[in-house]
Amino acid sequence: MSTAPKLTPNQSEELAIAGRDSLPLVAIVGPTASGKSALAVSLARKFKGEVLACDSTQVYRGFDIGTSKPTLEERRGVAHHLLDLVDPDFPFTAGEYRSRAVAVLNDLGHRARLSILTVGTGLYLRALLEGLADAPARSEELRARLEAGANAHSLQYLHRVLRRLDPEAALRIGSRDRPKMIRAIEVCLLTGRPLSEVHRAGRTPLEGYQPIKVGLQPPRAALYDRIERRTRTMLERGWLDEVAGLVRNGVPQNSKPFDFIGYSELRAHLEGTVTLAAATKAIAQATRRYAKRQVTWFRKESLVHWLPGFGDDPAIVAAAERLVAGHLKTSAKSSPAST
RNA sequence: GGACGGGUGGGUGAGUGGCUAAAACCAGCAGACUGUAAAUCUGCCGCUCCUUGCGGGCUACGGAGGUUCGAAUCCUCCCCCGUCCA
Repeated sequence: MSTAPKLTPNQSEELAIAGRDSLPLVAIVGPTASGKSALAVSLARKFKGEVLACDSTQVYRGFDIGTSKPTLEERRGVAHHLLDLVDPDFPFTAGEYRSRAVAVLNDLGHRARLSILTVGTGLYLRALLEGLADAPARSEELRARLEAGANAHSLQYLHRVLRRLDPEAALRIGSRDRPKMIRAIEVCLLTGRPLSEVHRAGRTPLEGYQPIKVGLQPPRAALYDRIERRTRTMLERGWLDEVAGLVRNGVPQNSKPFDFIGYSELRAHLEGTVTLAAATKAIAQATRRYAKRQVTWFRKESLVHWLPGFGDDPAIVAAAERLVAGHLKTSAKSSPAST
């Protein structure tokens, strides 16, 4: 399964990153708890890299333990980017991520540092690498009106509207899929063109980077076991206090990160609706399902070098290092421009 | 010991004679997803056979027996659980 390329260690470390026409970019994909952060730090230390989070939840300030944001100790001196970008009430999006990530990528490129992404959110990676369609960002006012319409009538109302604006998209999007219907209608109204047409116009992929995708694929049972244990560890580290503190500090109850896995469950517990044991169980369960969705998504990702284990497993780290080293070497050769 | 109430598929729980392999929800499995994506949505979900069809067979509503053309649904006995009275 894992056929890592052979390469003598060490020779890879001093490979120059600056001065190429195409910069390498390591993307570590895998389900939660598969050890992406640990592997990223290992690779960063080995190859003079820095870590970029590619995770829709870790961009929120104050939501640390529950989103598995790497702690200072876990970062082991490696610089981390794209964490703590916004306050909890800010509606962060894939488009926003892309522009912020591109800026960081370019900065690291100039400083000849290897960019290493820890990818939990597949959509964000796709938005970054392949780009998004040339569609307008979300419009809160328009959405408010659409929501009102949906509430006044029914979800079927939204689907009828969509069918009129873009029959093709209406066929593709389920008549109960509220968020996707709203986005589709939003784009249609804002651009004056059907979403399907906007999509057909293509995307703007990231230029100047050559992604090296490394996938972590631990056995399902082992992953679920680790999720179970990690959930408990997070609680031991004071997750509940974190939630209580957020509530105390007046973070709006309806802000998005409160819907993330665990935060709603722990809030319910703080309100006395459920026992901590029940909440813990529910959290592990939700996390398992999330992991499954990630696996499903990443399976379709192209050109991933899959490694059959956890990112903190020395054997996996070694395999990943060989892989990255191999890519750095070959791309250095094929790249004529090096000072 | 007595009086009620109850035992339904992995869980909760509808269902009181045929339209019921048995609602709904949860869990589980699989999948989709181009700007809220840790979100959202979809399919499957007793076993089995094939010419994969609103197909066939088998098993199933605590247990055993009975009534009936037909029972998760009615009757009898037994077992178990809960509440109350002793």
